[in-house]
Amino acid sequence: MSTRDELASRTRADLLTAAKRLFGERGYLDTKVTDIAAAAGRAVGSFYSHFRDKEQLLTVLRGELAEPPAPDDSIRGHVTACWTTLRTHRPTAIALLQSATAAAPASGRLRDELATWTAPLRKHLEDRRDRGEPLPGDPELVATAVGFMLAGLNHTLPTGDDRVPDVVTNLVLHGLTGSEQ
Amino acid sequence: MSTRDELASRTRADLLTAAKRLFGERGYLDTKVTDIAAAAGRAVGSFYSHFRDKEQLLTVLRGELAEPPAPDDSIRGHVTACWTTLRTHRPTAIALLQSATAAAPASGRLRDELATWTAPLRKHLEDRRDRGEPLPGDPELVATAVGFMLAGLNHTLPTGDDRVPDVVTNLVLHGLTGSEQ
DNA sequence: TGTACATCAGTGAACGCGCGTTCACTGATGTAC
DNA sequence: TGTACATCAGTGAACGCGCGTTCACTGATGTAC
Repeated sequence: MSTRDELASRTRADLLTAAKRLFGERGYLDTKVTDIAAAAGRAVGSFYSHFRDKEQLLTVLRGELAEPPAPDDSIRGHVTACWTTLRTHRPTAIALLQSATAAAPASGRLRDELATWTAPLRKHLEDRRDRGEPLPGDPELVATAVGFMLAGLNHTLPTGDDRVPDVVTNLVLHGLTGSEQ
Repeated sequence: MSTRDELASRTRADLLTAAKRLFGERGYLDTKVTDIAAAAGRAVGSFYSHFRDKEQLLTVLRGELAEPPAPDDSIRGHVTACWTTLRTHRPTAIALLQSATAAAPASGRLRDELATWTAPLRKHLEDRRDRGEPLPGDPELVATAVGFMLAGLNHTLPTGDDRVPDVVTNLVLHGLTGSEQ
């Protein structure tokens, strides 16, 4: 790669890194394009030669979300995988949640975002249903509900607090009244 | 009440009604003060003689949230009560969720908002814990998780879809693998 | 290798739009006498 | 009851700020010969 290309991709990377840091600190909606450029130590113009706007940058970040690392095909596995993804990319996940939540309810953006994140769990639940095992309700609805728990807690809990996967898994596996494993 | 006072409180009520309609349609963040005044058929100035700004209007709306109507003290009761409140005041609940989600993660606003909504459930869970009954985790964490499910689904699902309380209650009571009642 | 020109990443002042907020004004309602 | 003045809800043009976006410019890197 030429020096010039290196410079460009370095700038791009710096902008993405700065954006993530700010999204994690102040949130997506309160972070201005100006802030991102400044935090990356670049001029505003630079931002626009790499991204169309803040929204497109977010799209790029979404693309960085690692596919859940093929867990064992169990509820605990899917919940943990989803949670790990959210935690690993916390700023991005927060930004996506904020952006989708801010959208008009009827637009379906929030629903779609959550459906994407919980797709593997939904498939797993569909399999269970197809095998005739009991479920509390429609797989998509249940998967989305679990997604909201995870996404909300990811936003709410500071990094370092990692009771979540167990709590959510136990809740989801056995309910409030069941055993704790 | 004098004619003048009637006029004022009529205007105030119209502004609140218009705000709720718009919050439900476009969401809180995309609704401008100008839009609210226009939708209520008033001039912008009118808005400011009744509310300090959009945020304070939201505070007023929060005050309108009926206290959950003293359900029977069971998990199903608390979940249903919370869901009913969210559904009855859907635009307000959506606005509060959007506003709190948009805040900086470290500010704790989202955590606090959800904690408020699920306070009765949390207390119920604490009682259970104190009686030595098994719980999947810390009552506050569990209550908040359930709150995220309800608040998220309230945003996502159009009015009229009311599978939620049963699905969530079954999920919460018996887990994914439990009976469906 | 050297020179002259082309390309292109990056710069940041400047522009313009959207929107929040103000405030001088209007006219209807309230009050004093 | 009538008149003269005070009060106050409502109005909307106007102001100003914040921010997104542009674009003429710089200087370093790439390329042609």
